[in-house]
Amino acid sequence: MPFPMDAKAILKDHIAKIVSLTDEQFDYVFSHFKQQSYKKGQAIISEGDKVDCEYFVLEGCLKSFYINDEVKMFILQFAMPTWWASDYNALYNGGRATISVDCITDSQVLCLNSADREKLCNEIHPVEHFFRWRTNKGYVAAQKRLLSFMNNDARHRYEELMALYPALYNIVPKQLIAAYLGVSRETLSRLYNS
Amino acid sequence: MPFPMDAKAILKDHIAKIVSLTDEQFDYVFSHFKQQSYKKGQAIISEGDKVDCEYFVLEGCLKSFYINDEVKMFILQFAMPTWWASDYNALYNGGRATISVDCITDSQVLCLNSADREKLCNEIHPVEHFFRWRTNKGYVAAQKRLLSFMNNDARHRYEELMALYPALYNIVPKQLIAAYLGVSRETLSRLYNS
DNA sequence: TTTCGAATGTGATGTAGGTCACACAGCAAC
DNA sequence: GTTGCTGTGTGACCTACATCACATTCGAAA
Repeated sequence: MPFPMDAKAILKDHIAKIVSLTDEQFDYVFSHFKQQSYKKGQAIISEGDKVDCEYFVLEGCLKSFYINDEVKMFILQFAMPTWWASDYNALYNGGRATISVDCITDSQVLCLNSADREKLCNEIHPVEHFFRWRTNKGYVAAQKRLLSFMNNDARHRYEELMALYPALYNIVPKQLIAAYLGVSRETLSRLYNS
Repeated sequence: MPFPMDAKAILKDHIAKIVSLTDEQFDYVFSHFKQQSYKKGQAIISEGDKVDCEYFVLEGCLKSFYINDEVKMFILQFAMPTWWASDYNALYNGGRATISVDCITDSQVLCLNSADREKLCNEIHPVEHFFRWRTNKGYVAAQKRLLSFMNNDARHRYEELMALYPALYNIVPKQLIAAYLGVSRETLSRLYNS
């Protein structure tokens, strides 16, 4: 399958869960997205890049991550189909990327330019509503994860993650799961062998 | 000073930094806010409450926090003037509060009902834009804090916090700063005595 | 002024998880 | 096949921080 069944239908479905657009409106919105394929391991946003798009995942799996001075990686998010990813700080504040995004598996995405997003939000009120909803969801999720970090130990966070996204276990190397949980791969390995 | 100089002017200013509203529009928006005073230590949202408002701080300082089974407190946010606070998860998903909000000092706030917020967002496009912007800012901040948790030790996070909000040091008991940093009060105490 | 409670400091000790080291997979390219 | 590279397990340590216990300071109430 060279392409996901139907990029347009997937996005339409996703948006329709939150707001109602007429077919004309949606066609117009969709015309601003650009479909792209990436190979496993390929970078979408690298540290230092100018960031001007956000990415809607159609197929595959992305990660957004930060690498510190000791070259240690921390994963902010795994992005599965119908999730969005970007360096939102750079995207909104116009700076260079500090967060990188790349492909864990071969992936299909739709890119939306930031200027276009703002234009669409401006022109079509429900689109702005959609993006407010989406960002709000991200915000609540980030707060939850923050609390989990303060509250729970590594084993607890591991079990939480597996309960929430059991699919990850098979798709994602454990190294990356460790980088998401904020523990060393050694510790993670010891966690589920006991 | 029984009341902040002018609640209306403060909110107007705050919103005007992001979007332009006509005076009529703003008056209409403002008419949905309810001003309230709280005493130091007073609860605004308690665990288990039905949550239907968010709070804009005019004066004073609030905290939003979570208390776990071992009765240990974790602080999500200190809300200073012109900041917003609530249990956004409960507010948007209609559940009961798991996050509490109370007053660190005597405070003046403006309350906005969630139904009213949605109504205003619907009726006045720029208002929706404002709230998207605000939520986005919160989202980016939460992600930054997450990274800081994964990346930095307690001392680093402490210095980060003090650099960002030096005012906190004088206003807020160190216990609470510890609860924000996610360390014990003892550890925090040892941090800055060395 | 005294008294009481809350907030803070400080020592002794325990532990989760980090780091380093090395071994052993599995898979891709040749 | 063999060479590598990337992922994973496992042991021996080490360190940051938690916890418990008790001392001290400070502010508000009496």
